[in-house]
Amino acid sequence: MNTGQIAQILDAIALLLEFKDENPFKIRAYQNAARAIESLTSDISTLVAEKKLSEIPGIGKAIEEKITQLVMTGKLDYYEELRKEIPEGVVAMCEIPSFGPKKARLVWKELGITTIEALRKACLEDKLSSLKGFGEKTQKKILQGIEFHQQHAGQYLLSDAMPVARRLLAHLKECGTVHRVSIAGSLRRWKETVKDIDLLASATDAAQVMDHFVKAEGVSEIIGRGDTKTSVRLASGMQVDLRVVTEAQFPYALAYFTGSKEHNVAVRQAAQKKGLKVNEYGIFDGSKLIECKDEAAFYQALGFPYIPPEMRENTGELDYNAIPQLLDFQSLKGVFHTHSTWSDGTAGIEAMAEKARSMGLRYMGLSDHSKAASYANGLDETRLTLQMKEIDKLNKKWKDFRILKGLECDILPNGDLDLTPEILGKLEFVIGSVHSRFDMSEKEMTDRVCKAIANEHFDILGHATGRLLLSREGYKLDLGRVLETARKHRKIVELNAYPNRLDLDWIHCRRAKELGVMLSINPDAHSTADLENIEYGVATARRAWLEKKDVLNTRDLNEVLEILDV
DNA sequence: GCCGTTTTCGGCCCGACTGTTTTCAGTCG
Repeated sequence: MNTGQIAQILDAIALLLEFKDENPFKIRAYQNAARAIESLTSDISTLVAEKKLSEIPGIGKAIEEKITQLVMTGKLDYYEELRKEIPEGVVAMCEIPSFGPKKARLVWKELGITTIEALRKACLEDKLSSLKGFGEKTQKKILQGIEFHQQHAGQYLLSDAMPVARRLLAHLKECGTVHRVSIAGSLRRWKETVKDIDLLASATDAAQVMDHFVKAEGVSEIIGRGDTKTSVRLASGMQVDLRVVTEAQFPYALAYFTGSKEHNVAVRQAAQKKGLKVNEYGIFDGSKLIECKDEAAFYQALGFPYIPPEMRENTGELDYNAIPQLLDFQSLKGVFHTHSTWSDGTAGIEAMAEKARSMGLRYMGLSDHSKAASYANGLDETRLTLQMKEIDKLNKKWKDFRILKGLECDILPNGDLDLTPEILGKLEFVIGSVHSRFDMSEKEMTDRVCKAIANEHFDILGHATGRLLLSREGYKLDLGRVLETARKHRKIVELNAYPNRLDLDWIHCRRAKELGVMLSINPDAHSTADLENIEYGVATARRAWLEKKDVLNTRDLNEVLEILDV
């Protein structure tokens, strides 16, 4: 059992305790413990063996015992007992936005509703209005929430699927008869959410590979098994499809199964014009196979340069004469948008900086929350001044690395920035973000954001739309006007790389590039591990066809300071 | 349930917002 799974169970316990109307601080203790486990860097089984868990802040004797049982046996009696008390479907109702455990318990106890579908029916039949605290608007909101939930059911975040896929890939490589293996499908294109994992392997003995595959850790059910394809479901509910082809077929199959469907259709049409036929088994001139040893040869045979998987969405990649030189992970020289324990981060400034430095980065822009974000322990002018002093002290430590002084400053509902111009003027950069009043009309919200962008102390627009993938729509915003305003004032827009944000999305990042608006790939890191989120930001940037020149933090420190007008 | 101690209990972040009801409960960040 890994730290992520343990954290998930601790969070699940917290939710179940909410159903039971437990002491809110006890609930928070479990949530805090989950966060503490999540951001662990040392090995959990070692900590358990050495009985050192309770030395971690947020974990005491009781939770230490529970984690120990989980690590030793893979099970937790306390959790199993709690789960028996509340039907699974009632717990699942909490996935509906604005519908929490209190409401779920009420409809269960009073109306006997135990599934989301039954809840939907009850709303349509106006059965909830009899309950205390439920009115017409609530029912309407629940229906909207259910619709949103169903649209996204069965989808997973890129960041949840990618580590699983990589683990399965490593497992497949251990099989002796496998030649080549690859992730395929939307996951290989780094789409922000995926509905399953597609894997492709080449081997002489397909049956042997599939036998090996279904024995992988986490496989809970074999959904289907044929000569070339096996589908399994993992304990997490995620579906994984493995296709096995011959070594000679691999390049064609990889192109075919990577998609997108639209890209494939366009490729086949282009081939047809050249008198060629393309399918997952080859490129054919009449009945003659055109041999390709890899995907680069595949595209070359059709008269195209190699097209990176992230670009294969049929948005012009086949018309492009010169495919852009996409940036990659190594292109980044530094990062902006990081948090520390000064606000709601889990690591100190120095630990964050050391981690960034160990990743080969040369600078890190620290930007804790401002005071309006009180829930996140945001900084006021006094604490920010103290923080700047600490940064000055820390910066003496390195010759090859620098922490930049910044702030993730709330954009207040009237478009003003949260702290005084005097203090903002002392910073090296300011990220402006919306964290409140998401319900404004599109015009109001756009006015608010554009006013902030025009502020002389404003540098970077943080998570422009506020969307949370699979859980919340962004607020209403005229992105066209926002990007135009950013262009006019020569301000930067963030590509927030936090995996449930990826905001701006790739489509609007590409639009920003076309408008000449510079982007910055920011991890929005609340822990040292979060710094690695830039991988997802880089992938999204590649989907948006971004090149090094389009991105602020591909530049050396000197150039960055010049752009930021420091 | 954790933590610190004025150490075996009491405090732990709390304001904004919504939809309800007319003073509050639930949800969210």
